[in-house]
Amino acid sequence: MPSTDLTEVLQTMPVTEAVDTLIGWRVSTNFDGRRTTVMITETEAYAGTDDPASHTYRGRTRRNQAMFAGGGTLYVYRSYGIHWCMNVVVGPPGTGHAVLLRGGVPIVGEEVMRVRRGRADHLTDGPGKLAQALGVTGAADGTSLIRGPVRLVPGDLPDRWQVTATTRIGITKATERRWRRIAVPIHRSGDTGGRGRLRD
DNA sequence: GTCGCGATAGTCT
DNA sequence: GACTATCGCGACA
Repeated sequence: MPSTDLTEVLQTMPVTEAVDTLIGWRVSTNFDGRRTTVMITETEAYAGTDDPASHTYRGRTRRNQAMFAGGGTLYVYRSYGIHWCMNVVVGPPGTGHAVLLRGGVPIVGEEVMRVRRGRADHLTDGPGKLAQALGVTGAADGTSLIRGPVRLVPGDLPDRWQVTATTRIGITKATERRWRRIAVPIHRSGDTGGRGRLRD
């Protein structure tokens, strides 16, 4: 898919559809010549001024301006004063909709991720961990997901993975909306419990 | 495996 | 001054 079309797709797709579509896509970063890629396995939708749980519910602020920049933009914010979290902005400029990337599976650069995380396990199974493993910080807030250091690449889940819809996590408002998606490998008999790890 | 809890600082009221 | 789109660790099963 040409990149101009990708921007078009992200700017016209409803956020409630993007939360499904982005599952299985890849996020690839290149910082200081170190490339890392994950497959997205967990997402949450935040629907702008219609959504009390969204950072953009009360309109534009200094923090959330990237979320109003239009589909194809990366929105990065600091969570709990400690962690960075990444969002794919969706919809036309000014609408303030985005999909939070909550988790993924390492595809490329797993060793780099271990170094950045300072540990060998739980590399990308949470929004703060995912951003840290990919080397994403507030410096990348507002950059293009088509041309910037953090890029989005369409893709599909492998066979034998399935997606479930649940309520969102860690929020206190509009908790009834089932706007979270999580993909897990389907258990095969004889499988001793690998974490759904993939090869290149 | 699950549960509880403290750390920590930017953002908004 | 209060709240937070989280994480890691230790306790327990």
